[in-house]
Amino acid sequence: MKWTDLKSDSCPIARSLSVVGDRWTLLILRDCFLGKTRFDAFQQNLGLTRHVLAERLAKLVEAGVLKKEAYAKGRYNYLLTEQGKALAPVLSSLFDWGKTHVGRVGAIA
Amino acid sequence: MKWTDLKSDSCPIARSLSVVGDRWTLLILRDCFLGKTRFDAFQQNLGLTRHVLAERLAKLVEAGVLKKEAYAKGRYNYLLTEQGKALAPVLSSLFDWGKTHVGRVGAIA
DNA sequence: TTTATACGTTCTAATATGGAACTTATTAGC
DNA sequence: GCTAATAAGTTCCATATTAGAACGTATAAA
Repeated sequence: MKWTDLKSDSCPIARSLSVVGDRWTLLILRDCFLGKTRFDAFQQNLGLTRHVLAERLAKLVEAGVLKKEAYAKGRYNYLLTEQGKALAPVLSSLFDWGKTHVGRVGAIA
Repeated sequence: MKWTDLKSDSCPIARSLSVVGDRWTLLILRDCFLGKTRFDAFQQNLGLTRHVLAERLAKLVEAGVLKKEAYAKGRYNYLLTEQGKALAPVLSSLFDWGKTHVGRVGAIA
């Protein structure tokens, strides 16, 4: 199987990962759940490149996980759709697992 | 933030993704939950390159998610640890979301 | 004693990501 | 109205990751 063929896989886990399995995507969605909605907010908070961020947001909108809504001319809010909100259990379980099983390595503060 | 610095992040979701957020990793773990234990079994079932598979397995063992157990000389079983088994809710929620919200695009069969 | 199986490693090519500068339009301050 | 700052990207080149295939080495099976 190729990574790009996951979307047509018979396994629902594989199909989920075809949407949210790319680098940074789940962290972008975490920020959405935390109330962030803007391009620059994601970029500054996560520190990924603008190039990659633009590609990920477009893919998430295309997949129906986020919707892109203009709040002024040329300015947009990226908002979770119902389908996006349904990802809450995924982030929640990642939160629980990380909290319990992954220690903070080499933390500065 | 750099992708490689996630492991020291204060957010448990980010730390989880530092372990399971790389391409293929969650699919390897899915196969573990389905009872697969061997290098070639993962490789043949997933179709990722042997190179990447070797790197992912080593990282998962290093992280304590899998343990590598010899069943014969030079032959190994990769088995979920307790920490690895604790990822069940993550895969379960990805399964549920994919089943409900991600249609099978361009499926052959 | 061949042949097949298992578990990688190594190599080159293709793809993805990082990092910074540049665009275009909008909004805020003076 | 003019200038600077903000917002949302795009573009370019360098670096890193992944893909694809062959090769290596040891064990197990026929």
